[in-house]
Amino acid sequence: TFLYNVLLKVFSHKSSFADTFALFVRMKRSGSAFPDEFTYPSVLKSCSSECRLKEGVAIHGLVVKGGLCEDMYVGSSLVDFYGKCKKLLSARRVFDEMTLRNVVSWTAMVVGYVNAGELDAAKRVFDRMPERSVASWNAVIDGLVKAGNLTEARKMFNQMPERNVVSFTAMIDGYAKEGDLESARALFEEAPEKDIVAWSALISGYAQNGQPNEAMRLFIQMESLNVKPDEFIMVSLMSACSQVGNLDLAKWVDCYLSQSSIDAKQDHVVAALIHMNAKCGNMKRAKSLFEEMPKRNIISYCSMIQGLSIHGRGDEAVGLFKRMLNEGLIPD
RNA sequence: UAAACGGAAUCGACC
Repeated sequence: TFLYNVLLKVFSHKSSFADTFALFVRMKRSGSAFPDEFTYPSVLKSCSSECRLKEGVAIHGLVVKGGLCEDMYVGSSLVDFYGKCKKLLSARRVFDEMTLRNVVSWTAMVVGYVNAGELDAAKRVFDRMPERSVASWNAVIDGLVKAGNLTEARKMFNQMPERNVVSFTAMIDGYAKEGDLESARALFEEAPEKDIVAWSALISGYAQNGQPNEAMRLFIQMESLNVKPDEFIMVSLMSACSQVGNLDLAKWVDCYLSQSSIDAKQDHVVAALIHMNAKCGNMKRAKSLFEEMPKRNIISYCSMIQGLSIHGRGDEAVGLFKRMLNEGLIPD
C-alpha cells in the first residue's frame, strides 16, 4: 500500500489521468494493497486535473464505502475535485458535511467559487474562514484579477499579512493583461523572489501589448540570470519575434529552441513556431513543421492557414481549411 | 506516502 501510494503521488503530479487511474485500478486488483486515506487524495487530484467527473464520482463512492469520509485530506480533495469540475453544489455539500475542516478545505471551496466566476460567494466563504493562509488570499486576489477588478485586488494585496511569489504573479498578470505594464514591472522589481512563472507573466505581458522588443530584452536578462525558460516563455518569445518580423531573429529563436530541453512537440509551441516562421518569411520551414507533426490539431491548422493568408496564398489556405474539415476537426 | 493559490499561440467589424 505504501509503495502504491508513493507511486500514485508521483503519477498524479507528472502523468496523465489515464496512467494514474490505471495504476489505481491495478492497486485495487492486486489483492495485496488496499487504498487508504493516503491513496484517495492523489487519485482525486488526478481526476481534477482533467475534469474526469464520472471517475471522480466513482472514487467518491469508494471513499464512502471505505468509511474515509471523515478524513480531512480526503474531504478537502473531494471539495477541490468537485470545485475544479464546476460542480459547486456537490463541492459545497461535501464541504458542509465535513466534520473537521482545515485551511486547505476552506481554500479549496473558495477556489471552486472563484473558478466558477462566483466571486461574491467566494468572498463570503473567505470572510467566514477561521484562519487564512497565503493561498487563501491569493485565490481571492486571482478571482478579482480575472474579473478585471484590479483596484480591489490591489487593496487585498496590500492588506494581506504576507505575500509570496504567487501573490505577486497574480497581480503582475492582472496589470499586464490590462496593459498597465509600468505597474506590472514595478511589482516585478519589488518581488523578493522571481520564479519562472513570474518572468513569464511579465514577458507575455510585453509580448501581448505590442512591446516585443522589451519582451526580448527581458528574456535575455532572464537567461543571463541562469533561469531556464520553459514552454510558456518560449511561446511568448516566439510571439514577440513574430511581431518584429525579423528572419534572422526567428532563426536564432528556432535554433535556441531545438538546442534546449524544451518539449517542442506541445501544441502551443508548434503553433507559435509555425506562426513565427510564416510571419518572418520562412514558409518552407513553417510548412515542413506543419507536415511533420504526427497529428495536426486546430491550433496548428490555425497558425498554418493564417501564415498562408498573410502571404496572399489564399487558395492554399482554403485548401488547407478543407483538409482540416476532412480530418474531422471543428473550426472555432 | 496524501490535499488548496499565479503565467502561454493566432484572428476580428464600424471608426
